[in-house]
Amino acid sequence: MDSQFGNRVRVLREKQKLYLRQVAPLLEMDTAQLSKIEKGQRHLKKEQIPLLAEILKADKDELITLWLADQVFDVIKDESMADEALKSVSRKIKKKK
Amino acid sequence: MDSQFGNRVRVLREKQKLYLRQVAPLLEMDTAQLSKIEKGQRHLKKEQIPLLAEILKADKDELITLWLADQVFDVIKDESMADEALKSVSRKIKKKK
DNA sequence: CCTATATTAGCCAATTATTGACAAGTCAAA
DNA sequence: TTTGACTTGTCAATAATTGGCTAATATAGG
Repeated sequence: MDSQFGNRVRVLREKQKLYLRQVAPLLEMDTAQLSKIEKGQRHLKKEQIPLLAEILKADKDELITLWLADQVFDVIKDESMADEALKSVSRKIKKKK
Repeated sequence: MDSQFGNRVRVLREKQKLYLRQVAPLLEMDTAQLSKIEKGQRHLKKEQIPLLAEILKADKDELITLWLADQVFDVIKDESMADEALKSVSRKIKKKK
């Protein structure tokens, strides 16, 4: 229960001296939800990342990367074949390019 | 709509000269479902992989790896930050070991 | 101690996604 | 043109996720 994305968002938000109460409505959610997102208990919708990046004056691609990493991690954590699987996917996407 | 796992299962099943009709009931599903799984249109439940490996006299870890790779691929396909995200996850799981 | 503000936890209904089951379809071989 | 293997489509049932609310906790200042 802890996410790279959420941790980063919290840091960025605090750097901007913004409260949950200020940011949440901009994302059309309540503070409880945003709190959970920062704590990794809920996922932000992918489509909302660009808006959040803008609000936090952060790099969109960085946030997308962390968001994806969390999703991937959810799949392979606790799996003994995790590393093999990641390698397999890396190979596959490299071929596509 | 095409999966490494499904493709491999089909190859293994044919190598064993088994029909969908023979394998499906062992997994408690109908042939239509298994067909879709082999074509990557549905996912097999993770818990069923060991049984399937046994049925097909295949290596369980190989099937798990392919199954995980498909799940991961679903997350990062079409994402420009895919490669970065995979690297980030690799780093993270390496630290845990 | 009291009050105010920020954050978090818990709950449950509503929404969304996935699955199971079946019927009808294609295709190839005989 | 019948049979067997596989595929496709549909849809209700089930499961997972989310939204929204309320109450709890934590911290700081009077």
